[in-house]
Amino acid sequence: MKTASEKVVHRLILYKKLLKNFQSKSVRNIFSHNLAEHASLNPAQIRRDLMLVGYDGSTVSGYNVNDLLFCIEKFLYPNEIQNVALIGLGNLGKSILDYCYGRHPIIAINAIFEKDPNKINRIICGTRCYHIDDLEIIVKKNSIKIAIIAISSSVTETIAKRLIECGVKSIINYSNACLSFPAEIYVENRDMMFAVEKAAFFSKKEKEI
Amino acid sequence: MKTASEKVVHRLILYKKLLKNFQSKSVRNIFSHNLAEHASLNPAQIRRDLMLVGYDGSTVSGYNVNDLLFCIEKFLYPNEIQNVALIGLGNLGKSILDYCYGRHPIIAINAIFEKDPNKINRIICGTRCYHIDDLEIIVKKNSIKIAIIAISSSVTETIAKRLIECGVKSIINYSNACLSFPAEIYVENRDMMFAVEKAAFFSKKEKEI
DNA sequence: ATTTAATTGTGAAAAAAATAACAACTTTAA
DNA sequence: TTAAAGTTGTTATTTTTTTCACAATTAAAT
Ligand SMILES: NC(=O)c1ccc[n+]([C@@H]2O[C@H](COP(=O)([O-])OP(=O)(O)OC[C@H]3O[C@@H](n4cnc5c(N)ncnc54)[C@H](O)[C@@H]3O)[C@@H](O)[C@H]2O)c1
Ligand SMILES: NC(=O)c1ccc[n+]([C@@H]2O[C@H](COP(=O)([O-])OP(=O)(O)OC[C@H]3O[C@@H](n4cnc5c(N)ncnc54)[C@H](O)[C@@H]3O)[C@@H](O)[C@H]2O)c1
Repeated sequence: MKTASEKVVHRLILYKKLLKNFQSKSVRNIFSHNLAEHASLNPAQIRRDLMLVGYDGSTVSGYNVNDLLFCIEKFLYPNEIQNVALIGLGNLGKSILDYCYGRHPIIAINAIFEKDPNKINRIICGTRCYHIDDLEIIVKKNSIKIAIIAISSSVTETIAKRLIECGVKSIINYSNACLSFPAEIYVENRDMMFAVEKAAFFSKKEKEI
Repeated sequence: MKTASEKVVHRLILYKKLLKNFQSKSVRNIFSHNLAEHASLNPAQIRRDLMLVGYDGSTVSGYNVNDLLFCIEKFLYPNEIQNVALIGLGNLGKSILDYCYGRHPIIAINAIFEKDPNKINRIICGTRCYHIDDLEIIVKKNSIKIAIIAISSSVTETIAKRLIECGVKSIINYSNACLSFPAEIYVENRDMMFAVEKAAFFSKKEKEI
């Protein structure tokens, strides 16, 4: 399996999403410049990225949407089902759960952890809510390697360490805490203020004349 | 004003956040390698980034936390208050509103737009909820340049176009739609499935021996 | 006084990412 | 037949980003 940078993986996921859209519109074939337009990218970049996934287009009809999708998915997806843990079922946790539900064929939230007794043992979006004390047991039992953190920042680091301790390899952190772990752990801190501040910075850009 | 890439701006925002943490712990001075450790970055990268903001550290005591913060903020922040529009006050919209409330000295959500009559004219987190039909009027009146979209994907593109039409320069899109606009518009598509899929891809990485 | 130790700012080098360029290919048109 | 048009895969080039490396600086230790 060839390796790929985070940027390339991000774009492949984007191509997959765009291709699914085309597929649902019954588009059969597509050229790199079509994808490029929708992705705001250079066509050469797309062709280069697609070299990784081992599917050859035709110089006449470009890429077959179904076949290309299949190859991208084969490249991206793990072999087995990927279980994901969600920590915290507040407002944000609920909308994450809701959003993820049924969106992916093999990656799915499979366990929720809470400290609020009112939420524990309930089943939401087909997913059981466990007590946070049972974290280690459930994570190990389900071979969970991915966790989404949506609890208050004060407890985030402690929980993150516990997660990694019991085998989690990737963390998506929505709290205000800045998580930082050795490189073999994949961490994405998704503090939305970063997006807002970047948006503010780049909205200052005056149109060049 | 020197220009900066999105990556550099992202890191500067991160430094700012880390410095605020240090400040709140009454740390007076800090070295590039301290920041580097917390940011999981190379110290040279940090020093290079800081060249942009025009603050010189001392070879003995490193950077004065307060002074450096001041310079980063001066570099990042616009001169005037930045008003932000939030489109959609569902589950996600509410948690975004809640999260952003009071978090930034000069960037703040200032108008909410909805189509649900039950929500219109209510005031949440100090912010008025308007009817989506009033979008153009309110956005222009408040010189809103930044919008956060948290409505269903089917209407996202239409609303995004309306926003840009009335002067919005940056859009943060949480819906499933993939927005794509000319380069002078800053767009961040924050589909969380990208994060989950990336997390899944990189959690496969076996520890190298 | 001198040396040692530690850090900064920055030019130079290296690495990574994006883009350009083009041979090879296939179809259609002339 | 041959030429033209349009695309791909991939190499080469350019651009951007990151890292290295070191003179300059300062304070403390000797
Ligand atoms: N990045 C973003 O875009 C964004 C947006 C909104 C909120 N947030 C952050 O996400 C987090 C959750 O936000 P929210 O609006 O859902 O808050 P919330 O208060 O509605 O929900 C937090 C939930 O976490 C649970 N919890 C708290 N401590 C726990 C623990 N130790 N173990 C297990 N469960 C625990 C609580 O019982 C509660 O249900 C907060 O840190 C918030 O600041 C981030
Ligand atoms: N990126 C993410 O991480 C993430 C997470 C959760 C949800 N989402 C997406 O964000 C969007 C909102 O999610 P939610 O859970 O808040 O959904 P929701 O149904 O709770 O809220 C949607 C809100 O938008 C309003 N709305 C709908 N059409 C509108 C229009 N034309 N003008 C103004 N308001 C309108 C509705 O009245 C409702 O209040 C959805 O597209 C969802 O898929 C994204």
